[in-house]
Amino acid sequence: MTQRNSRSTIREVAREAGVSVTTVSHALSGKGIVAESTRAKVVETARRLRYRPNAVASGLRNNRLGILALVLRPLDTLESFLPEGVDYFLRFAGAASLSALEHGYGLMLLSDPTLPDAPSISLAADGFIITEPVENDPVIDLLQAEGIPLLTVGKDLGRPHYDAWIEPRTAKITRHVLDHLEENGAARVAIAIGTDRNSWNITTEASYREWCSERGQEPIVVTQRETSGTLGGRAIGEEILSMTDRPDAVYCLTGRHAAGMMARLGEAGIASPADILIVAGSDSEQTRNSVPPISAIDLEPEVLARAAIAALVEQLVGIPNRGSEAGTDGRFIIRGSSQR
Amino acid sequence: MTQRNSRSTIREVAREAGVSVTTVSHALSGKGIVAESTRAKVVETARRLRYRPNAVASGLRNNRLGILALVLRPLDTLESFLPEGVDYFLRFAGAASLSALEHGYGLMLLSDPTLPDAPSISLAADGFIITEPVENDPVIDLLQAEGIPLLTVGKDLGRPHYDAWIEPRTAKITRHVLDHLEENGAARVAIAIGTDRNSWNITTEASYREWCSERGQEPIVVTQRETSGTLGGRAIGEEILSMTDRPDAVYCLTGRHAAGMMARLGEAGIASPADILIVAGSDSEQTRNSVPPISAIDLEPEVLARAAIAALVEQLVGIPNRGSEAGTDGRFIIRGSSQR
DNA sequence: CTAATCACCCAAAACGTTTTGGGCAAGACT
DNA sequence: AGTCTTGCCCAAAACGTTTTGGGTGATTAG
Repeated sequence: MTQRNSRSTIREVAREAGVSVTTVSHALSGKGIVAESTRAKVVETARRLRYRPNAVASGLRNNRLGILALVLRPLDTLESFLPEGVDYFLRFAGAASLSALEHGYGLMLLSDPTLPDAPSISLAADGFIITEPVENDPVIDLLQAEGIPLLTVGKDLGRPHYDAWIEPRTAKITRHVLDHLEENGAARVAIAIGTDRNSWNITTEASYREWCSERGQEPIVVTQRETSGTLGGRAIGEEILSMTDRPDAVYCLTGRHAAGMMARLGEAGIASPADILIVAGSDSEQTRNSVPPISAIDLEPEVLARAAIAALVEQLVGIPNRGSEAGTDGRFIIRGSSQR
Repeated sequence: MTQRNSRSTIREVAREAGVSVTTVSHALSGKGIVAESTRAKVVETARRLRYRPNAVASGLRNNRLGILALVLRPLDTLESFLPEGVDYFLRFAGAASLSALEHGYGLMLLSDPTLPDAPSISLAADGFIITEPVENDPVIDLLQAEGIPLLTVGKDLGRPHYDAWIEPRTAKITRHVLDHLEENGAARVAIAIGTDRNSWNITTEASYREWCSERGQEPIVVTQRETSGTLGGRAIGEEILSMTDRPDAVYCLTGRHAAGMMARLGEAGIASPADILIVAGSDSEQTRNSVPPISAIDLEPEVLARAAIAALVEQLVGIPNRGSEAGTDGRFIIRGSSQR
């Protein structure tokens, strides 16, 4: 057994400094009233003994461990952290970690804590970030039942009155993309969205329909499971090929779908950008590597992650969150697939 | 203040079931001897009260929190989790998280815990994974002083007798690459390595020199800071251009360097693969996206991460680690830059 | 001169577990 | 008959903090 030798305790510091543990605690935390001379003495002996308060003990006492948890919901439906096509989430996780550290918290990556074999430490986190919850997400039910603060990235549409969320300005982004396609000569714009009932899919569709009705265009909506990857993208291409009145532009939410679709259409002689304009709703390796490279929205997960952590930390110190759209409209990266 | 209402405690379960807390503890953990009838009764009331043991309290008592920490050392020298060029680390982190969860642990991403403002929770982890430690890494000193188990990915070369490490078969990989270059017609092979004194750089250089001496080739070693990115790669190109007896192949450890170098050489009229063969030691977006795409080693961080977590968990249950090369030789992805 | 305030300090309780060191019957051996 | 196991159970201690609720003695106010 690895012996964890001799981490010194507050009691030892107290004995060594000739004061009570109360005084040590006060001296180090700056809470009670303690004479400057004794405070100095305590600080000095603490330093000498290399004393560091035991975070678990103080966590137990304070009911505050100093850990935030991050649950990337869409990954719970994938079979694993795929190396490709998930760079959005990995960037999010990295940025969230750093941001948490800056706020004095550690960040724990978790998968679905409702699973029976979830480590019991899961529920010991001080607060949770849940990205892209599904509608009426059971993870949220669990956390609420346990009284654990949480913040979602992307609204849970089944909880219209729940206010602890943050999300990009999806409606604005959608219009931005659609306008761009129109400006580049598109007359019939279709969208391809995922099947998860999350805010991104649903808000995008709603904005799209609104945009269409303003122009009297008949909406064309194709859906495809987000997990289906480039193969699913090919299926979207298939569906578009079969349409009698084919669209001349597609806004495809996931990058892998966009790449697969473009490949399939290309095989059928429909080239981009000549015959069809394509924009992807999230940037990924596939959109960057396609020929031509596919225009995409970089959702700037770093910005979202920082905002999410900041909001959660605020909630933890007692400032209630009010649902808000984070300071990102995405960065629209215009590449070859949508310009002519 | 968010009120964390009414998580039920073991005491409540005991009262409700009409037994002592000892018995509840034993019944649920399966440790002591308890009559089957009372065990059933306890389990039932625990379920009814939705009792979940408080991980912090049991962590305090057991000196085992159920959290592992991951410190990606090379990122501590970067300014932040860069979105590009660090996909190796992000893949590592993702795979490590999942692997930890499978072993019943949470995984915390940390940066350098020796920093004065590191959250105190940092040292509460049950064990640490340190990737690519620098020589005589102070993080290792700290963890050893605190008696916290750790495992490094890549040896700390300043600690030749320290056995808790794991790493890919760098020597074998190096020879594999060099042989490949030779087979494709290279007569003078150079290497470009980073300046960090970590196992990857140093072992690669040693293997390279050995390989050279076997052939009587004079070694050509260019060094460049890892953090310098594609710009540093251009500097490598510059250096190669200035050589009187120019190499006709370069094995460049980092992907960004390789891409920058190829770009610079191309500008000077030295094309790959016609005039110079190039292989990168780690695959990244830049190697995949260059024209021509650059051959690279995929170090399979997922494999390494799983092995690292497994070894650390073994250490935690008392099986000492013996330094070992993990089951990966890397996956050599041969692209256009190294074939003719 | 007494009472009240103040600055400083501390013992003990509490956080929710796990483990130690028994106690008490009932049955099994001398 | 008494003594030993054995099966089952429990009270209390312990993990290392923070906070509560005083307790001093010295200074100030009445």
